[in-house]
Amino acid sequence: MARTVGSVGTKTFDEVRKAALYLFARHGYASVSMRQIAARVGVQAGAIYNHFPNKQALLSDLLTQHMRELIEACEARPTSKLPLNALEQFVRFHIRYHIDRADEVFIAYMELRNLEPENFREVQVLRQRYERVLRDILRDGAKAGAFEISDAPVAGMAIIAMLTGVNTWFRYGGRLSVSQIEEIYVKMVMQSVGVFEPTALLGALMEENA
Amino acid sequence: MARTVGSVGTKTFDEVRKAALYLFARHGYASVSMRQIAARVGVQAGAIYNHFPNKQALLSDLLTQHMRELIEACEARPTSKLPLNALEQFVRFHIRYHIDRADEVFIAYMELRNLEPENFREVQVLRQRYERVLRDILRDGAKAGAFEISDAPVAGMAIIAMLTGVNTWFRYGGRLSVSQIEEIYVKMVMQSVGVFEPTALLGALMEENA
DNA sequence: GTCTATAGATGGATAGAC
DNA sequence: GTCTATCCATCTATAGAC
Repeated sequence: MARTVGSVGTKTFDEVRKAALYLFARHGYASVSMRQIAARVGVQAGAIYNHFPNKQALLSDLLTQHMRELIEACEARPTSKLPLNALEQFVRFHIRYHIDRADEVFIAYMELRNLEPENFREVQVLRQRYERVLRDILRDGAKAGAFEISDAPVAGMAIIAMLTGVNTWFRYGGRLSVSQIEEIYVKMVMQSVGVFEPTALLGALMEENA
Repeated sequence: MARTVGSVGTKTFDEVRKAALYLFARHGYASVSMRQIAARVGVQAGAIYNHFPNKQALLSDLLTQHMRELIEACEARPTSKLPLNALEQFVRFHIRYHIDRADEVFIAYMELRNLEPENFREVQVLRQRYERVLRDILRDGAKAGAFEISDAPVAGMAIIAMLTGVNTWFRYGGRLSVSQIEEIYVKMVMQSVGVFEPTALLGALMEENA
């Protein structure tokens, strides 16, 4: 879908993608002009049309490519057969990836509205494929009695939203390192599905009897 | 800030807000023209300028007004002194409110980028005031030993993100009622901070010893 | 307070030279 | 493959009649 004309692996092609990613993430697709993107690359606006047929195709390429890479990386993550460990591995992967690819993740959520129907559907299919990975872990874990959850689909959406939220507040150089943040989220997610360390028990029981 | 000219409580003023809210939520601020808003109200574009000085003021009014009403409603919610109950009450309030005001919530997150610096700051201050309510509940609860959390600020952001996420997938007429969804989120949030029902314990211990 | 009409700017996209 | 030049649509915002 991406390389439309005779431009395969051109330097400009990649630079246009990168500039568009940067600008879309900061100002939004609709607020960014082709001239701005071109200026950031150092070419004239007309030159972009040698690599993308129009602005919409540029956005669509960014989003579908992002989803494909996310799924590919997800499938390459370490996985355990034990639901408890599989969930922890998923959480670590998701947090890391969503911190590493902040701009891609951001526009993949914010710019869905600006995709034309066909492009929208393509991204949605990929997104659902990704979300299904977590839902299956939850379903299998619940069936095996490893998790205490009321509803696997909702739990999946809730966990994804919780984790992806890191994208909105995390900045490098803040109070916490990426590793620390990862640990905090792992613990919260595990607890949210009913997996906890013994120490957690005491406080709750004390509260219960207060 | 809102009523700029001599228009206090005009019918058109409210209808313009309503139309803009609807259109911004569906297509995005930058993609919606003053003409479209006017057409939805049934007036000409120029008429909008009798109520708002420009498009930016219209967006800003929608977002700050939403944040003010959110905070007002939040302060009017039932509250317990017991951290465990206070958290549950906050969760119920947040879920209900974010389902009831789906469009307002949506643009309050999506259109922040399109606010000019001063308007952006105003909304951010209000948002932080709201988020602080949850953070204080978590901090107090952790201090009292009611919650098992590693970091109150991150836990707060994680919970807010988890709950607000309902906005992206919930549709009336779906598989679950609002009440059912509320219960699922209450349970997940309580568990995420280490508060759980006894039954949850067994599964985890079994998994631990598997 | 709303209308019509329009100024003035900027947008996406194309044509044709090099 | 990039440039310059430009078409044409559309946008925000204003002016002045009613």
